[in-house]
Amino acid sequence: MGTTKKELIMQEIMIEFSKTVEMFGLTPLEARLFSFLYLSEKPLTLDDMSDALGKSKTSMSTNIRSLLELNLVTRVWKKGVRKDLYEANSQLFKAFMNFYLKNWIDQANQQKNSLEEIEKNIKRAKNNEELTALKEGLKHIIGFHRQLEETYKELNQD
Amino acid sequence: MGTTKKELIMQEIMIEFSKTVEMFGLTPLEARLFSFLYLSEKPLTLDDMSDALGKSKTSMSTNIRSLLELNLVTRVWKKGVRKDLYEANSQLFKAFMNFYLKNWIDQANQQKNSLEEIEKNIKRAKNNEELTALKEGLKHIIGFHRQLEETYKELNQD
DNA sequence: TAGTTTGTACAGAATAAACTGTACGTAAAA
DNA sequence: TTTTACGTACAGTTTATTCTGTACAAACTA
Repeated sequence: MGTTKKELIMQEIMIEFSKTVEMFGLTPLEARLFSFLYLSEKPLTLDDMSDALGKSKTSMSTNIRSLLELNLVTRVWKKGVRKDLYEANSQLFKAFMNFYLKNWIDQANQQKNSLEEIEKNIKRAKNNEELTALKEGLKHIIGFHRQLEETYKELNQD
Repeated sequence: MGTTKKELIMQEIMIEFSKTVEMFGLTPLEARLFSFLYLSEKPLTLDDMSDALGKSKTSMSTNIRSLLELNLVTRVWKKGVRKDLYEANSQLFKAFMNFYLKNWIDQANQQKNSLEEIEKNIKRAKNNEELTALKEGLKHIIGFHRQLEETYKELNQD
């Protein structure tokens, strides 16, 4: 019969859930894959996923890799099973917030550092009248980064 | 001389700042454009931007449009100037947070509603043993969305 | 009025991203 | 050992996105 009722419902859920997952910076396929794993009761193999999502095994391999790096998925060992098995990391909310915010803040921080470096260099140079407006803008931007950092830190500690 | 010292510093800042702006879901060019406007002292015309960023005027037009919709840029009127003038909305932090979080939450909310609809439909159907695990997963996912909503609301009210 | 200039719609070109199939290294099975 | 199966590197193809030039409507100028 191809698609059971269960599979049909599963697809409906996946469509919606994937959209939310995408908002956390995952590609559409990564999101669909994660949703699928999350709704599956057992750990799955690359072939399982390939069949279910209708995508190549290669694609599953690379996308699972991304999800592993993001710590959203775990590799599972099972006696007697030769293929690799994967399951979604199920502490959904915390896991997401953690990886997302961490990446976010890390990146923003890096940019803040670069900007402060630029600021330092401008200050060191002799006081050029022409640059005052630029300095002012830079100050605001750095302040913005600082605020970002604080806000998101706040959010993460609970 | 082509590139003055000021322009050089401006570019350095723009490179870093644009990265941060991109994290808020803007495309690279939108981000660069916004950074440029933010650092400019005067409102600018499409031709100004086109020259400065080395992109077509058409591109400036469409990208400015996006920024306007996101409320990150304002159109300015100046007596005697025929061309349209634009400047960055300068309450940087608040403006960003507002538009970003609003879109975010709106989207997540929409997905939550769809998921709850699905949940209702499952419950209405006769109790199928096979679906219990799926129901459980759905419940968690909806809970996740609820939590998202609350967390971000909290963040926005200060 | 006719003649310019400005902003944008649209179609096609250039660029980037996603996806697949083959091919191969490695590890388990026989 | 040989044979079989698994996962992934890599190159090429397909698909989506970004960007540009032309063309034109609307607004301004004289």
